Amino acid sequence: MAEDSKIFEENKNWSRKLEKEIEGKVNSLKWNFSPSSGKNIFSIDTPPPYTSGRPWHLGAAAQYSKIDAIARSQRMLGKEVLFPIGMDRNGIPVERYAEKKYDIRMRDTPREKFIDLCRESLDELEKEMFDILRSFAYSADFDQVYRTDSVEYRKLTQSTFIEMWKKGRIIRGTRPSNYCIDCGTTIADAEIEYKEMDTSLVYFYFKIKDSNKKILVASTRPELLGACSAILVNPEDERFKDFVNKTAITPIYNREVKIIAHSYAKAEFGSGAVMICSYGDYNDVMIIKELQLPENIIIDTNGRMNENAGDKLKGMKVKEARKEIISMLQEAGCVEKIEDIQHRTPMCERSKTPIEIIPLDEYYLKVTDIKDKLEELANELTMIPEQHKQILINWLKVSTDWPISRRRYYGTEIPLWYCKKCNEPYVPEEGKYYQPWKENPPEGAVCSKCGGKEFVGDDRTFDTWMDSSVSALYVTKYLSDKNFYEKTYPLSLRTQGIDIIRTWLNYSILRCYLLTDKLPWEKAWIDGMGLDEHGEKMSKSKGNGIDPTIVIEKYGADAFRFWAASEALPGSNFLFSESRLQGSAKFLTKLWNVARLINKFGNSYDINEIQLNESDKWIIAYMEKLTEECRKGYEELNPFIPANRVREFMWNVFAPHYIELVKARAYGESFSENEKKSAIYALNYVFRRILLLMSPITPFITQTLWSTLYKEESIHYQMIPEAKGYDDKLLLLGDRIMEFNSKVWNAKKEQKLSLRDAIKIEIPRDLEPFEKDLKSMHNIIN
RNA sequence: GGGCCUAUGGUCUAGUGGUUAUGACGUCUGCCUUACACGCAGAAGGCCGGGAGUUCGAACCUCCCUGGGCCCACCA
Repeated sequence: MAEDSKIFEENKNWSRKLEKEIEGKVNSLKWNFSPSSGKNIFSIDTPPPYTSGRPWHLGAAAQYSKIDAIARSQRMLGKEVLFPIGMDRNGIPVERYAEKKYDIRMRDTPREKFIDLCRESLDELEKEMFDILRSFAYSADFDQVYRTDSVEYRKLTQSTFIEMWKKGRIIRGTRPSNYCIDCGTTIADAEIEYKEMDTSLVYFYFKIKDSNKKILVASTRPELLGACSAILVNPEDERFKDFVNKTAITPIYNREVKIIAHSYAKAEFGSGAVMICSYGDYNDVMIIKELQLPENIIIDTNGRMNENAGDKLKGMKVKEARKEIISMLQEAGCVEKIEDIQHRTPMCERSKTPIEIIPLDEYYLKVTDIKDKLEELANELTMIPEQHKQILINWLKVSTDWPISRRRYYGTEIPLWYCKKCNEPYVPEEGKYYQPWKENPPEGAVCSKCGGKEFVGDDRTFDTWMDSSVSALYVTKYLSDKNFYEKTYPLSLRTQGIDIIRTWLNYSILRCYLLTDKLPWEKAWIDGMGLDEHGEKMSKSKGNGIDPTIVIEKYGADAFRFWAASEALPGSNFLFSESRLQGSAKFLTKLWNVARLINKFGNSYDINEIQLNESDKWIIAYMEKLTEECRKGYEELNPFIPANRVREFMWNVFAPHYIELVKARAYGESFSENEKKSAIYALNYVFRRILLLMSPITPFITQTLWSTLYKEESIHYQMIPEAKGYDDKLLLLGDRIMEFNSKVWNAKKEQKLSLRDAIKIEIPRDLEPFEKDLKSMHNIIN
């Protein structure tokens, strides 16, 4: 024992230093999945981290550490666990990252070259990501990392797209999109920033048809007058009561538009009447859709007015056109006044120019016709916690067809070509990875419509969620291994954050259902968000993100993992607090020191040779109860329960009451050999169990203690035993012991005695079986 | 503006329709008691956001209000 115990002599505290010593061992354990092991399969669809963010913030690392605790605990409950790790590497964020890093612009860079630079960036970022994951012993199968930009993965994305194309689920449509004129592309909502801009609010009159009345409208976008399709007034607004359902005549263009009562128009703003144009903003989009108003597009993708704007404005840029139409309106005598106002304008985050909402020809995945079915599926899915299901249900109610094409470079290519003669799309067969922007269609391709043999490739990519939404199919080998797929799909569990319910969860259900006719998983475990110490979401723009590597280096990975598990129930948001993390580190040191004590006594006793003492029976019964509770927590995918139960037991029962009660006996002072052995047996019985219960949450310290104290193979290959039956009466007696202890401590305090001083105090009759231990613990002399 | 969630001692958190509401951190007091001062023991501190209701009884169920968080939409 002496040699192994050196670590205990040299270290009074658990620390990151000790974790580093065991890191190699902990991370070298293999977690390969074997579908034919005969055990029940527990398969997890984990989020492939997005590789562009730096640093990966603490909230995300905390979430992954909880997911890891779930995977580890399922193994220790006897399951064959599929716990894959992937990297999400497609899409706009990495393109941006590369642009910034190499000071280039995507569209000014040859596509091949740009793709190479993106891939280079990704490889670096990915390495950092793996390092972080390994630093807290994430136990996925790192021998089989998947990447969403690999040929294999993109093949799956494309094949499943083609499958859906053949099923008629892909539609082509021209719908309003965010369009940055400067960048020449559609951009995502997330890429828009709002900025207060000085602008003019122009008040001008429309004539009412067949009347000499006029209606006053206020607009910041008068250049869109030619695209005006209605005027809205609030139904409660007395000023306009008589105008509702009348027809107005647009100045300049002399077109007829209806005046409609609609709550969107606010009486307080401007003149109280608003003109709806295609498209000034997304309200216009909504209103035009809702009221089924005609669409009249007057701005082209170069940011110039087109022929629909009239001869005078045609060819002008938006700003010039605005100036021009104002003077035209003034000449026509329609302008009442012009106010200078501040206006929040949607701008392209990158070019800092206003975006326009322009209908573009894009592909959509049709969902609107199966919304009822999706809602049904959502209701069938078990969500943990159940309350978060509402977010998905609510979203399903308002969601529309999913636009899936992007005018970008670094993504999975849309596998389509178009006939040069008639523009008919040509769809290749599934099962290969296609790059239409640089490849010809497969040999022998013929246009199904006109028989043409020359094609031009689609140069767009997919929305990156098209890739990640089939992760459940990729990890179960949907295309590549039928046997494996049938054993593992649907998966047992999806784990993810609450922030991507509308995207990843929603799109995954949609895609997998359309392809397999089933929900991809039995359960979805939805975690809350990591917030900063003030309860605000961590984000780059706020600058309040915390780097997990710094925290882990300072306090240790186990302290971090224990903090994450014990801080909040899964599903709740959790606030980062350094002092609470310190509390977790202290707890690990407590565990460490209990081990140091137990180590002094050795442990090689056979239960069959020992007559157990009453105190020892009590703590073992307590341990069985705790095991039962913790197992239940793990079965419910809730590491919060074991983390907190074990901590409470350790710190409030085991260390202060039980250990103090039996310490002298374990040292063997004035006790029989059997009494001594009984104490040592129970101390080890309980401590081993504690280590097992803790090991999914704190893999480092438990591994170190397990190998130092018990010299057995890795704790991470052990099972958590089922709880044995226990006697409730014994537990009640245990509570009486703890009450009595406090009573004695209080008495000593009142009498200004030190804790080891002798005291005269009566031991309650029901505690007679424990009398000898109690006397030695408190130095009671009667 | 719309939706969802949430509200428990200074801070953060657990909790069940029913006797003195859980734990952690912090605070105060006393202790280096053969594992731990990152410790031990003791103590203070909460009308469980406000109001109404259901009930024999509510922190726990219902409604309203208020505060907070998140998502969506953002002012023609």
